[in-house]
Amino acid sequence: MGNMKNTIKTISINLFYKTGYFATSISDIAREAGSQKSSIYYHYSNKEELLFDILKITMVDLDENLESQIKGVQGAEEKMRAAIQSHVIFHMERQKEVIISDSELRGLTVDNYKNIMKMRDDYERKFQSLIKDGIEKGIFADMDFKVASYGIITMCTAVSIWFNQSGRLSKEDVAKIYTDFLIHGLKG
Amino acid sequence: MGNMKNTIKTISINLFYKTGYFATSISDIAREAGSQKSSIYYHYSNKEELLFDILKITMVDLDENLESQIKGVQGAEEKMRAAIQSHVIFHMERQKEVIISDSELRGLTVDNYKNIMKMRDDYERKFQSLIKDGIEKGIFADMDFKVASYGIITMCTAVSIWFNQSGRLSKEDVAKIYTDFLIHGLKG
DNA sequence: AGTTATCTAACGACCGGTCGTTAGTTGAAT
DNA sequence: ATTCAACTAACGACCGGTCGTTAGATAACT
Repeated sequence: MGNMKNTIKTISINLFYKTGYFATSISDIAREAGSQKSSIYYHYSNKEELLFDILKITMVDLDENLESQIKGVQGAEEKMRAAIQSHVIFHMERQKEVIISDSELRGLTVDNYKNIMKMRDDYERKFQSLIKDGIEKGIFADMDFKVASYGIITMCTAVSIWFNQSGRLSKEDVAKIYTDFLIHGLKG
Repeated sequence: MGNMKNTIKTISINLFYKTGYFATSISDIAREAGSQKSSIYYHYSNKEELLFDILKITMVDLDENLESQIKGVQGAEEKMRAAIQSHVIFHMERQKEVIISDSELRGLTVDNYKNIMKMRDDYERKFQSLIKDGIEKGIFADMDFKVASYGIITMCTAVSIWFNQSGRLSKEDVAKIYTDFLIHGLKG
């Protein structure tokens, strides 16, 4: 199994999270991996590919997580609750990767950037159609569903910044508070 | 007046916003300013001081903005509305600076970092006491006021990312949508 | 033997920052 | 009023160091 490749990826996630993509050198990664920096180029053809790999897997997992959590849930409000909860919990469980995803997009060249942005847009549109559906069914108040989606997603994404794994509140506590708060906002 | 110093700052804001702090070199700034990079060191003793200057002024302005907007407003709900509106509009008017403030803190050494974080904490605490006040007066639902403050602030901060000056909605439109949505969330 | 994985060594480019120097301006002493 | 020293603002050359990346040799496994 590609053990070294996985080591490199895990170390990179930690370093990119702690220090940032640009401030992390290939030498830094190699040092932590206990290898020479040239060895990294056997597994990844360049630094950007390493970043892209992290970002892409994170987005795929985030999307799969959403799909699996809302599948089979009945009712516009309940579906929205499931979506919010899935997003919030994912952002508490995968803090490092989602923070990298939000702050290191500048490290990507045009094609890779477009690739990630397309995945983001698709994901965002799923939230928008849930909101739209709730409005049409009269469960949510009439409002600009795009702005509502931006507000909800950005608020839920930011739990990755402030949530503390060993803090006062559990992931489920936070998810409950956020879900209730946002559903009230949507119902108006 | 220090015209060149101001030019350097304005150019830096644009470059840090567009390309990021680490990816922007002193040479880049000098080129855009039409000077030599060594000349920049007459006005700023190093690259970090330039970043710190931008971040500090932004935080001071943000805080002054909040204070002036809630001063004299009566009632917990109305005070909260004023606070949200002031935060949201500031983040639409000063998009570049607040995005730098949110993404380039890693460029600071410990002392400067602590300095900015203290200002952030103080600012955050003002929101928390407004929420606490509303809960105690029975105007807002009983909830974790700290989590509520994180949610509200992060959601409102993120308008800087998606808001488009020449888009469909005016700053006032967005502020109204956000304020109504969040007040409903708080009232529960 | 051949493939896979890692090593050593080096490359050119660029980085933030320093150096000594030079005009132009200011302001006090002569 | 003239001199002259101090200050402001900027110049261009240059430094040591680090960066991402490549080439070629070598070791380890199958």
